[in-house]
Amino acid sequence: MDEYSRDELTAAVLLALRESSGLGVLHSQAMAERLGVSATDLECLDIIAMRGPMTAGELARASGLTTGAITGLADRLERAGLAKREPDAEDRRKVMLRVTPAVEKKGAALAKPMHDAMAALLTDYDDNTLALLLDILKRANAAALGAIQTLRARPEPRRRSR
Amino acid sequence: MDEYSRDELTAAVLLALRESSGLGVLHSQAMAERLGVSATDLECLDIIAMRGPMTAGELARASGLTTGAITGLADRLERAGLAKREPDAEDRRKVMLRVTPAVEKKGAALAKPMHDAMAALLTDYDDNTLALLLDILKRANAAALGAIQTLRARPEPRRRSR
DNA sequence: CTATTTATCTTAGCAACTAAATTATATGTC
DNA sequence: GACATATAATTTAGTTGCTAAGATAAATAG
Repeated sequence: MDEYSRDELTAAVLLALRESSGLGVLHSQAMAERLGVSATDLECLDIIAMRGPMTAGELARASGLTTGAITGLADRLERAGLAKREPDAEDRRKVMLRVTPAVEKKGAALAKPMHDAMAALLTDYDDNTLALLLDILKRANAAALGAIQTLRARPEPRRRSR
Repeated sequence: MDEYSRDELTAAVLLALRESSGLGVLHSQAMAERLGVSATDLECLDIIAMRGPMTAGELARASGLTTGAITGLADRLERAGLAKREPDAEDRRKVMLRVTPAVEKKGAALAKPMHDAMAALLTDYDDNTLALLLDILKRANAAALGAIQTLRARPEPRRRSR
């Protein structure tokens, strides 16, 4: 196990993290295919499921799509029986988007292979190791978010005419 | 730190892994935007960069796209100066796709914030911890791949007419 | 040489996006 | 209350990038 130098070890961890990220994408795509919606649709469905019912405009901002795109997306999710529109009692211009109970069931069933595989893997480690792993993951996620924001915000040094 | 029960700890780790996967997607999107190409284009560029020069047909199979889509994709990558087509000396029907040297530089520069953030984080842990982390990640990736294949292969119980 | 296969490109059509215009509702001001 | 402005969602027009199918060129088999 000690065949790695410190640098190699670091590089190997970084590579594994990157691979892990790619596998996450593949899993999302497979889930979406099973549900009969696009990856974008599933991403938005996930946002609604995580944050709770929200208006079309809020979902547009949260997903980075335009409100026009959300209209079509909401149509597709409704047609697939995964979400429904509800009029807002207080502001009749608004449309609340809410996931249907079916989503919880279908989603859990489809996520089961991954969930079970990971849960099985984690049983091999003791509580202290899991706590350490959780700590590292949390810090890595926070650092990743920061890096993404840096990347987005970075002003291009010299824009080459164009 | 021991505020979690075993189940809560497991659930927290699973959630952190899922979040990590989502952040990976965001990072890819931000990278693609910086490079001035779509996420799909970057994914294919990445495939070529990782596996080395390949033909359009090989890239189609590796990416899951049709050869028709690869034609347009190769046009865009060439126009962006990220890849170039080269005639194959042995089989003149083939077109080899190769990343340009510029990609290595630009890619490394754009990946720097993430790379540095992760490298900095890892300096906080000793070699044994990193080796443990690497082991867990490798096993998690293998398990994830298996779960994805299970998900894809699962025959739909009863297809509801449609 | 001719037929078949293989590799890429081209064409037509489609799905999902954006930007801008439209409709409906809410809010502020006189 | 009436009017102007702001806000929320939808509709419309146009773009992009995909697939499927067909065309073209080159390799290979008989």
